[in-house]
Amino acid sequence: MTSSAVNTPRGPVTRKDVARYAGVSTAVVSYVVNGGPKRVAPATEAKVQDAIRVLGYRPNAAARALKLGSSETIGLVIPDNSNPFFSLLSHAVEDAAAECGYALVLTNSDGSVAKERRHIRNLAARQVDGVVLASVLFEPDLVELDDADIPAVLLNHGDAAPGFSSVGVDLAASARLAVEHLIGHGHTNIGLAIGTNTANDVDGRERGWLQALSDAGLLEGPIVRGPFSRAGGYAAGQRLLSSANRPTAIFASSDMQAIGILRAIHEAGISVPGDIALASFDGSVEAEYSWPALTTVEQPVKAMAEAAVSALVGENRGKGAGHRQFPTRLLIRQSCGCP
Amino acid sequence: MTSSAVNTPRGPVTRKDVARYAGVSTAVVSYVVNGGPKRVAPATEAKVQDAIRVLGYRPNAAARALKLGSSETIGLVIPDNSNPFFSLLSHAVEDAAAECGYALVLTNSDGSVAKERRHIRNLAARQVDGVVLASVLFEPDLVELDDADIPAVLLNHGDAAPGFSSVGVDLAASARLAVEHLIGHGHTNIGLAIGTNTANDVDGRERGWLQALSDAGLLEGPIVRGPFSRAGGYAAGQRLLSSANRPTAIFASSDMQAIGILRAIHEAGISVPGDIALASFDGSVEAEYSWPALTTVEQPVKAMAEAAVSALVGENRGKGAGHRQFPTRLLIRQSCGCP
DNA sequence: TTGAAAGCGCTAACAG
DNA sequence: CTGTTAGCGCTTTCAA
Repeated sequence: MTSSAVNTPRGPVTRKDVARYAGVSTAVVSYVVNGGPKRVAPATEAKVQDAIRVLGYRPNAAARALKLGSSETIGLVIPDNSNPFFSLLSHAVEDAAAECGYALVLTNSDGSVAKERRHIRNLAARQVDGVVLASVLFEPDLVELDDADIPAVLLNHGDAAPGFSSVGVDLAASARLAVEHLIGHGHTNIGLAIGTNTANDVDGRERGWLQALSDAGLLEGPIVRGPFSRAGGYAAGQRLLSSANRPTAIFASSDMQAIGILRAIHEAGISVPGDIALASFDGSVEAEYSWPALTTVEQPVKAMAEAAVSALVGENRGKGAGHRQFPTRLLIRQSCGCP
Repeated sequence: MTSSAVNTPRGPVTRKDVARYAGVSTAVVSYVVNGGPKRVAPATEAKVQDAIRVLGYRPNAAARALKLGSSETIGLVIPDNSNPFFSLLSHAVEDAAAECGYALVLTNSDGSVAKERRHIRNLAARQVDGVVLASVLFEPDLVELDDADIPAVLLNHGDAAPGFSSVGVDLAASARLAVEHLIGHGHTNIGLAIGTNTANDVDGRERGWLQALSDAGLLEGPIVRGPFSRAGGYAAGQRLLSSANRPTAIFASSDMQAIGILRAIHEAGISVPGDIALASFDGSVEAEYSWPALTTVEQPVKAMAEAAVSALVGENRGKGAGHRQFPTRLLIRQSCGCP
């Protein structure tokens, strides 16, 4: 019967148990576990490591959090994790957080301002060390976080907002990328399917579409507004198809909408890109597997997620309430008319 | 200048501050905040509520967790949150957890056993009150959780496993539903695109496919194995199309694979369901917007998520290590040949 | 109905 | 190099 036959105290093994087993003080156990702040003699360290292994000790995170005032956790608030774009974002944020030893608390606001507020409040109470927020608002209310001294960063944000730290892409420039490509295919009547949001100013993608059109001396095409979803796109597609001057090309403000538009177009027996060309926004995998595959503006999700997390937990935690803008690129596939 | 002009002590407001402000003891504050365990005189309660509001007090979750031994948090480990099926699941689990006042810590194993283990270990250290696990294994290693006394439930699980608490659907019966429908359309050569998993026994969906075939006196169609992804389905589709006896119908073990198959079929200029019919599994929204829309077996994601969470946090927390099986239904759309 | 006080497990300053 | 110890903010028993 070896020493490992010690009757493992069912239930929590504490630092004290380890100390007793190793014949040292609890402080030493801390030093070993955390690699500091004091050095420990190799022999002692070995004994402690042994005790930890034998006893199956795992530090109590709650106690640690209480003591340090940090839970090594960050919160994420997104509109809807079942939307492919956001689920990709969540995954990326989780990866980035895990990379730094942080866990991710995920919450969905389902597009509701009230729910978003409730989640933020809840995260603040849970002493998360930071929150990544893909808000439904352009300037969300962050007081709860502010006076708990929890930094926040707005993810998927269109533009700099005073007093906020944010990361996103240049929506207007990105939209122009797509629309200009469509123009390059010879289209002169380019419609827009734009997502509705709670922000009060006009979406950058709408501005970009308009700019590309006017820069090319083109008339403003038909425009339809609706939810950022497949169903929203479907409805938008139907309306665009039956509009008086039916466009020969459409720019959709999200891949989801484009997917819906595609359905509407297929149902109408119209061909893409033959009769109507299509380009969209996000660069989600789903856009690669639609038929035809969607030409879309890719957002650098991974890079943005990493930037967001590092704004929260790096040495520059909470610093620089600026806006970090990431470059996008046009993923050219078939829906635009390219071979 | 009203009483709210008190200089809000920047930084954490503690229970003590509230007590002092309200002129009561800290215990009373607790009673008020938690609605017990003692009753408080209405007048006192009002004073305390007031102090809480004025001071902007929010209980420190870490301290509470330390004291109570519960973090009011549950952990979720899934293979990949960017897979639509799992992202829907995550959302549902988050909803169910939030419903009970629990927060959700999300982690992705990315199909790696090592990563799954690491996440489980980490969640255990964080004193989560339970973990929902969509494992890559049929019988994952849960010792870390066991000896931290943390209940776990296997989600999206195919079958009862001794000693585990699990919830899922009857994969074989569900697959039969789809395959029989295909047979009803007159198909006699029905292929299978099945996802590979780390479990060592054969996937229920494969058994169901086989059963349906043999029950109908049909020969076993071609079978292709690959990842549960769009890309995996695409490759599977290509192989199925070029197989010696090309099937006239295919059953795919997930919507993602079916989407990939659809691409392969389209690229080959073959028509669905005209030349090849298709049915799949999961019932994700994406399957509703493919072209043609996919006939698919719907999994009751919401119900399963709720069952999983309530097995963890209800009064029957950790009890009954049984398997709860949920009914599926066939969502009939166009890919199978129905009008 | 209210208050005092003992810890929950951990970290780190301080003392040896 | 190692040990002692004072709390972190909270809950809850026990006493008033």
